[in-house]
Amino acid sequence: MARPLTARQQTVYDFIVKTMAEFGYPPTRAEIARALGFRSPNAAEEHLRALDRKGVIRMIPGTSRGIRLPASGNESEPAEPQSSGLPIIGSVAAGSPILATEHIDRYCPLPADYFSPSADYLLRVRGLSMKDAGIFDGDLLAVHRTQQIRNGQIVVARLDDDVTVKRFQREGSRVTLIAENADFEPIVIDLELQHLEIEGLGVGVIRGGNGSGLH
Amino acid sequence: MARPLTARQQTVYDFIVKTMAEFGYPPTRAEIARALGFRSPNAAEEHLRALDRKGVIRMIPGTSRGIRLPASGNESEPAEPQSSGLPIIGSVAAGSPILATEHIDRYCPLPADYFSPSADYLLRVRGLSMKDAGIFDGDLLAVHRTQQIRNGQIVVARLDDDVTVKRFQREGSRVTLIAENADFEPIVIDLELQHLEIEGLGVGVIRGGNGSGLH
DNA sequence: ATACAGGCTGGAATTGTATCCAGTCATTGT
DNA sequence: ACAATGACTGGATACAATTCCAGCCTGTAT
Repeated sequence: MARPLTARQQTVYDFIVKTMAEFGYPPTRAEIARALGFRSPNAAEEHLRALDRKGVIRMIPGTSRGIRLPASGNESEPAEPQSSGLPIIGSVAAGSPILATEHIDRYCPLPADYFSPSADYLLRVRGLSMKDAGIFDGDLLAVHRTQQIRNGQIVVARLDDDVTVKRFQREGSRVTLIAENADFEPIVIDLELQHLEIEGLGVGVIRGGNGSGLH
Repeated sequence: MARPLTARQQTVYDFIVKTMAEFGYPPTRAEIARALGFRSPNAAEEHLRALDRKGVIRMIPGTSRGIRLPASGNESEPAEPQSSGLPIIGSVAAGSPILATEHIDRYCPLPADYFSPSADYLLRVRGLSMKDAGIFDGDLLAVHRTQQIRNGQIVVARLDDDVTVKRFQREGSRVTLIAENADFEPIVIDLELQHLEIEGLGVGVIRGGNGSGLH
């Protein structure tokens, strides 16, 4: 719909962009004229009209510095990686893999490497078994997928098709999953008798995302 | 010289920021007056002078819409409201506004409206006074700048130039700031005797960002 | 040749805006 | 009690800025 800008129009447009980046507001006709050597502000006005016709700027009539740059490519700041974000996992059905699509509630627009080690997904925690570790019902636990866990770290584990978040403690073949809440008993597992699947390591917590607020 | 902004000054400042984000240029005195209900553009002018004195904006004399935001690495593009992310505030020096540039540690690439009400900045919490509310030393508290607080909500308050996070309780002119930790005594303030500045409302918590990990 | 758009000068009307002055009212610090 | 400050109203003034009008060139399609 719009023909390409002429060389002169491009110069005017560039000056507008540069001015807005430098000062935080658009130039006046007189400022454009001064910068480009016009002796009349009307020359700038006509260029602005042309740029408006071609859709690269929008003029707001009767308004000083009333120039807007509509949906344009933002070139002042280094572009954000803008990955799709971390998937938020709601309830996990028995026996199905955690990252199955049907568990994905929504996405959290945070880069995976915001946490370290990097997060692979966010798990919505149910219950208060980790409240003394500051993980409450409804909180999102950032999880790094790994089987390498050291004692005392917080893990996402699967026990009999049940996904839980607990503190991990291992001595030989005996693993203890400790709740951070006096009301919950530790769970003791003998790896030679029972299977324990480690889904990942807790690397962060987010609370309050999307209306859940702070209680 | 840089005392914190008054509530009204904050309102004016917020309007300037909002206008620049929405339109790509700062408001005029008349526009500020219209938006905030002043009958005289002079009321806006005086607020701008106060904001300039306190360093949060800079005025360019004789220039229409001559308002700059020197603090944030603000960009002119209205393209995406959530481009740069939320500023992370480290320690706040006595008597200076929270969002002063020198307090900004880094940015968290999360859109403000991920939380609701939307977050304006993230405050790094020091100490364990809110541990029973799941807010630990080093956690980031997402803060929505407002003075409208209901009983039981978690607030960021300034008492004698000291910034603290507590649960808010008000009965008449007596405000109680309650720590969520049995080791800390509640702080009782009589608003008629002592000044209490409410900096904002806690709307979220983030833990584990960048190497701090989970303990 | 003629028409038409781009790119200007020069001037001028009109409105937008910044900025000053003189007050009022309430709060706070001395 | 007094001065200082914040938060305004109301009016006024001068400059800043948009916008219109009448032209003058120079190409380039018709």
